[in-house]
Amino acid sequence: MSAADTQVMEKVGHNGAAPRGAPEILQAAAHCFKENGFAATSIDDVARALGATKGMVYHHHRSKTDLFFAVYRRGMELNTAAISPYLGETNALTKLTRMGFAHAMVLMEEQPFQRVLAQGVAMHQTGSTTAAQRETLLELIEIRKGYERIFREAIEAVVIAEKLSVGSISLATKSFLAVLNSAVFWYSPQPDESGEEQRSIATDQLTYALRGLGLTVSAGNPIHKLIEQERTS
Amino acid sequence: MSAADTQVMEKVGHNGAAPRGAPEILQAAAHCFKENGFAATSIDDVARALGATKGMVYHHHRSKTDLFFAVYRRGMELNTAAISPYLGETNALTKLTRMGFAHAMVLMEEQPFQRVLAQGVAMHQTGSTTAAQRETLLELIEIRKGYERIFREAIEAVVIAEKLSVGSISLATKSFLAVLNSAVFWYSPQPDESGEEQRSIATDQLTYALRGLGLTVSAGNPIHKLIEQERTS
DNA sequence: TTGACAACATACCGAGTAGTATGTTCCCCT
DNA sequence: AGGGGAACATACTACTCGGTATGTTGTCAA
Repeated sequence: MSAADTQVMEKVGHNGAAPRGAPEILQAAAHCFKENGFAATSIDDVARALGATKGMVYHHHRSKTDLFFAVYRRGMELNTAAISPYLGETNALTKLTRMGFAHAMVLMEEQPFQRVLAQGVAMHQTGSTTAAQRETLLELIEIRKGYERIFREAIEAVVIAEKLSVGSISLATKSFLAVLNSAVFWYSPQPDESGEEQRSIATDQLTYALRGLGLTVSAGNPIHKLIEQERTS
Repeated sequence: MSAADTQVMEKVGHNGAAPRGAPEILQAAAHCFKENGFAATSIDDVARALGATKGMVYHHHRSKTDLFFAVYRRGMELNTAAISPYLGETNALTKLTRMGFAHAMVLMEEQPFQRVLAQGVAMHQTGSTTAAQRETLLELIEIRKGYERIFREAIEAVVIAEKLSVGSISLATKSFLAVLNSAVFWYSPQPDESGEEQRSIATDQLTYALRGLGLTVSAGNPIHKLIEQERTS
């Protein structure tokens, strides 16, 4: 089971020192998967990126597929952690705005992991070898669906509160996330930037996504103020 | 060169009969690439899908990468052909609406090819082996950029005509297309549908995308009428 | 009729790679 | 103090797959 993998990773050795390497593996793997994709990435590639060997990787992960799943899971954890501070927000519009901005930001900050997430959904539509892996993959897809559901409910709350008319909430949610996610495919982090560029992109995308729902965002608007508030955090 | 490939494909044999197989290869290849991705697809897979052998595929395409490029090129041709009837439209809003709808429709109708296009842009961000192939890939990316530019200019015209205020035209274009393209990742054609479902999805997405630009789409609206006109084509 | 060539099929090679089996080292626990 | 296991490294195997070299067949042009 993949849950066992996580436990192995988090367990500590006989000494008090953490088994250095396990989290780094996910980082390196995410980087390699992002660069060349799952199929074109060899375990040796990942090991080389770590300055280690193949044995080390297989000591922590049963198979290449399991390693990929671990990276996927970590990516979802990053996303969930990013939006979790705003789940308790009572105002529907504020909640969706905060969540959307946080999502857009983590997308640009953790690009390798986000690319793996994209590959994961693509992998879901095909066949992933063994039955046990297929089961794990389904579990991961469920996590993703749960994440999307959070947005779906936040959007639904806004639709009700603001009396908007969108054809289908489900389709609107997909479009909403599609706008925010689109940066994965073209954004490359600029080394000299201190996050301003990212916040600028995130707010622009968020404006588009909120307008898509039928909201009016104009200068001085309450929504506009909300967004501007995020830009200068 | 890949241009040579196309010529080979279009040339006719000594007999008058067309060299049956060449267009089918692209269809089969697109299907395989969609199912398992570029790296995980073997030439034998493509050949098997055709009921042919590896030699047949290599008779028409120099390498696996060239085959992929040919599929990519065909996909772009399909997209370009889909929107070309509306390029002469004088009304900016009508033009963008028609183009967007046509794009959303061809996306669902030719899903395998569209998936290949998505993989192509991903491949662009990594390394594609040889220098000659890299050159071809750049050419294909240029074609894609040209396609995006058509939308960019159409959107810009609407922004001017309707006096909209979007932060960046370029970013707005990316968001606009992201909404329409998103169906590639989750839409699966229903066998019993006669296109109604697709038109419904396309119009919903188009509504979202147009609203994202700041346009107002409400019942009885001129824009709403335009969109409804497409739904019942 | 006979080369010649297109349009394939068949057989084969070599490189790369997932996974395994087996060391080796170091630290903890008893 | 010594057994045992965690945390790796090394060596090896079995197999896939891109690409090529070569065979086979049908058709057209002269």
